Amino acid sequence: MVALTAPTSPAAPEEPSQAPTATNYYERSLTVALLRARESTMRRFKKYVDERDLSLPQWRVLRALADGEPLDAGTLCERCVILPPSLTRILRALGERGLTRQVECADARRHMVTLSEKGQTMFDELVGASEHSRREIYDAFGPEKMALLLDLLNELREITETLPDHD
Amino acid sequence: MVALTAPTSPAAPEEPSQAPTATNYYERSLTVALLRARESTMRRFKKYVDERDLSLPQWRVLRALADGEPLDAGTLCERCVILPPSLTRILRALGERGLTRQVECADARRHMVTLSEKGQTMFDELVGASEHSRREIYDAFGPEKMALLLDLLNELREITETLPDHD
DNA sequence: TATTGTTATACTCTATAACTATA
DNA sequence: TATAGTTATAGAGTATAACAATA
Repeated sequence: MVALTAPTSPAAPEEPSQAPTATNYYERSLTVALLRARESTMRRFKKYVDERDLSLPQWRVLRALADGEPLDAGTLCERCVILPPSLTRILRALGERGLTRQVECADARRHMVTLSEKGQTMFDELVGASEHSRREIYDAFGPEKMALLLDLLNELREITETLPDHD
Repeated sequence: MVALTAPTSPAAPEEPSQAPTATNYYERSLTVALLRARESTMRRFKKYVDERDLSLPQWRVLRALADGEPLDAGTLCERCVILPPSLTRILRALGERGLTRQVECADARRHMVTLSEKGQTMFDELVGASEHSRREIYDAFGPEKMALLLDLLNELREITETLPDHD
């Protein structure tokens, strides 16, 4: 995390505006800003997930599968930011609840899963139940800014993933 | 998390562009985008924290204190997105390592802490060591976009925090 | 032999409630 | 009586390594 702000020494001249001062240095940390923005928005949705006895990682898995096509464990790990051992447990729990079901795959090593009808229903219900909260944030922040923010976030991720591996 | 995309039904007409399709729906979830952007950037910094045997929450605490002024536990909890019981453990661990020290406070209930000289040194060293990685992301993404993203993230958080409490 | 997941294990954080000390 | 933290405790995720099955 962390060092995504200017160094402690005065900001280099070519780094425009927003130069951190003693009192807002912390606010200019990218990873902290990402964490706090996520916390403040997610807090308003967590109750809908809690009501259905889902953990947030479990919900991300349902959400990723709700796009339609079956996915394998590796893809789910990457998209949902979940480590393989955690995903194994999560897929077992979701499967036992009948929310997901396994799909055969030509490559028998792959664990392919898809949403069951029950899982799709739970997904739709949760999205519907939380729509008011989503809308509230969306309207307060502004649709254009929201679209811009999403684009910037996805672009940042894509760019960062293509950078050469850390030493 | 979660429902920060359009509902499953077709996007309302007043929600411009970026309407989620079957294949990118997941990508348009704000909380997921925040998580993934954080993961991809933090991954490049985690080694610097690991090398110093700090957890990410511990590092956030040092970072928050590096702004200079002593902070109480409640403020640290909020700024670092850490629950009180976790912070208690973290402050104990940092204190035992001599990275932070307690500061007296008029209100004896408050647990006020500040960075020790050793803590400040570790902070400076970590920021210096990771500067190359920070710069790499900063340059690849672009200084203007980075500043814009930070502003949007902080604004989103502030707006969300001022919304009426969830039902 | 390389790849995909699972199992094992230790540690940390999350989350809630109950408790202590101070105001 | 309200507030600020700590302690207690259960549960889930993080992370690494070792293992199994398949390609």
